Amino acid sequence: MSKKKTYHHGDLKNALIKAGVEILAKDGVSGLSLRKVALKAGVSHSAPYAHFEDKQALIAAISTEGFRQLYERIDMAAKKYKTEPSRQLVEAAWAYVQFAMDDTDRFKVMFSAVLEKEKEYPQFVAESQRNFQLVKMIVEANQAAGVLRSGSSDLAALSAWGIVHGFVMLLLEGQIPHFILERTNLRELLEFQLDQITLK
Amino acid sequence: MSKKKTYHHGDLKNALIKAGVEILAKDGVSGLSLRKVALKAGVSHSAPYAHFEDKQALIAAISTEGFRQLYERIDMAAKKYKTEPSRQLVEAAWAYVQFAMDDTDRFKVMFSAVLEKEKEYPQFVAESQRNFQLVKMIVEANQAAGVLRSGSSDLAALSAWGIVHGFVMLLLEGQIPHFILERTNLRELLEFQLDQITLK
DNA sequence: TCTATAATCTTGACAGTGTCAAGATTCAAA
DNA sequence: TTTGAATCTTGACACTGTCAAGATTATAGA
Repeated sequence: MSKKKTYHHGDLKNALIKAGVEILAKDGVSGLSLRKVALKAGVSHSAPYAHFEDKQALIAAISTEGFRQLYERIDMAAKKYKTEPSRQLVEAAWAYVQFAMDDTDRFKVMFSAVLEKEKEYPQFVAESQRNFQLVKMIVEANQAAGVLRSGSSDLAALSAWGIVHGFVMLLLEGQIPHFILERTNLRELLEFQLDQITLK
Repeated sequence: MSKKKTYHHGDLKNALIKAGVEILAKDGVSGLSLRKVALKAGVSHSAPYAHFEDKQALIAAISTEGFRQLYERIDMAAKKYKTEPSRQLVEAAWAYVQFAMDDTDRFKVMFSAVLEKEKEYPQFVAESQRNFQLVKMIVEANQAAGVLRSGSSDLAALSAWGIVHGFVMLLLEGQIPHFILERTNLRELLEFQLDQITLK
């Protein structure tokens, strides 16, 4: 891990992604600039263009990395409770919520901005599909256990993801009425959400 | 409606909001600049500062106006089907989806960016609370009709909003797998989502 | 009506931004 | 060892949000 000051950085691409993640956490979405990222990586302001076509491409890479970590978190929770589908569902969702709370700005970036150019970033698409597959597996286990309604697991997975994602989004954007948050803690709120789609 | 070219604009504040909405629709979120808005309103680049503290304040105003229109749309649908709670729920949700599809960028702005400074824009808060109350009323009608689970209507309203909002967000961000979209149309997808929380 | 104060708008400037072109430096293959 | 490709720097450009100073107009008090 010795950083010699050579002309060629050696692993600039990853260093830029890492610097971007850090700046995102410290200065938020609006504070994320290519120049700051370059500076933090110890490189001149237009060095990033050797590795990323434009700012969007860097953001896509940061998002892709975010999906990779999100997958890890959900997968860990899912594996821990793989013998109890119902609990598994709640814990996986809870991992999702916690990821969003821990890394709010990155979470926001992952679900915004890039989007329409989606197709231009195949890695991003692949990684988010991988997440969907994971959700689908958890949902299928719950369908088999009679916890969730049977039927198309694709659509059921979409529902489950949607209800959790919607909850998180409203939470992050401050759209959940304050009196609700004061009265009920997050974990309970999440469980209440999931109860709505759960066959008791 | 005759626009004399006086030094004082007369109604610049509203003109700026309107120009902002138009630019948002044409150039997207990243194309929305204060200077472009000012130019479109036929005024110098720093005239907006007489009416808005900064860019965030303009965005807050645009969002507030957006919530006002969203309310109108949902309310119209709700009134039309007020004798059939179940149908009312679907149509209100459908109005929500359509608003997001018709005015994607504004919808995104409404649910992003501003947020943490929420408290600094009381009109914005008031308008979004008004929307929540509307959702709550619809949900209560559905609870009374046995369409939705009984229990805290606040939390039930949050669930309903969350599931629809999550669906829309995933849709807008291109996070819904393509094969699903190709196979099932939007209206059906939405109804499937709502079926998940509906007592058949 | 006249006047002073406030509101509104313009002009000019500043630092920061994304991006590109030209050139310097280094790596890697022939 | 040479040469072309990859990487990085330097310098420039137009555009951005924001502020300060001044011009213009509205408004309220005498």
